[in-house]
Amino acid sequence: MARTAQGPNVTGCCGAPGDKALTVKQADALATSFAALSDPVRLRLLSLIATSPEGEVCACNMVEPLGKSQPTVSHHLKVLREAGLVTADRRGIWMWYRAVPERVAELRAALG
Amino acid sequence: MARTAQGPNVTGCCGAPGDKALTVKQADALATSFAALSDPVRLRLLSLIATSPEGEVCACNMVEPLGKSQPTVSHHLKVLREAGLVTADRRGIWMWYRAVPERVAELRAALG
DNA sequence: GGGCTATATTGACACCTGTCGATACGATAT
DNA sequence: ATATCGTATCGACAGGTGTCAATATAGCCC
Repeated sequence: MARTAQGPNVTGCCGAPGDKALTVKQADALATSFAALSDPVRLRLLSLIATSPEGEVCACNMVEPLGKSQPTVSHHLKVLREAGLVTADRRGIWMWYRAVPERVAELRAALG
Repeated sequence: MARTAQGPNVTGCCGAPGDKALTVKQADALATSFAALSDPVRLRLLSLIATSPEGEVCACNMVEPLGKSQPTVSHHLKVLREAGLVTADRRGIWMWYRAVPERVAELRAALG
């Protein structure tokens, strides 16, 4: 609209955006992924898992260091799972969580 | 708690998290930054600006391609500004926005 | 089976967030 | 000064989100 000449002041504004920008679909998907990283508890959970020596952490070992209730931690782990950032598998009574580096790499790539 | 022997089943859970995880402060700061990227409108704004041929885009050229009202776009641009992801400078009547690649690189580094 | 433990789900609440219309602010031009 | 245009702020509303206590589910052991 401001790109075509109309009205008296055609003097200034013209910096047209390129056409390489994200599509609505791409933006929606990316936003959902970044939303999973937009909470400090989830970031600490993910870093706890990703930096663990064994590469996996039992859920029972994440409640106490986070200082949040068990339902809250479970909720955040579910969000991370649904975002594809971690995977979980049951082993007996316990749930073991692993990071998914490829998924993290995707988000990193979106920023580069 | 589950790491020390107590009760009958000491068989299993022991995957202790390492100590390299994010601190609460680091997680808070990162979460705020990622929150700025957790909205599709903001992602499209940022990509619109970052991929623009001139490296800057006038605010008046961002309202229409986003399909949102002018106050809404202004609000999102403010969030991006406060997150340090874009800078704005007035030039006459118009506001020109530029991306801040260093800030984006910081977030990318946090994922790597 | 019954009891126990770890995890997930539910329900409820306060708080935050995206959106828009209306309005105020800033700058230019007449 | 006044009109006009671009942008920012305000007020209000709907919907989303983090949190916890209570409860349910799933798996082990006796």
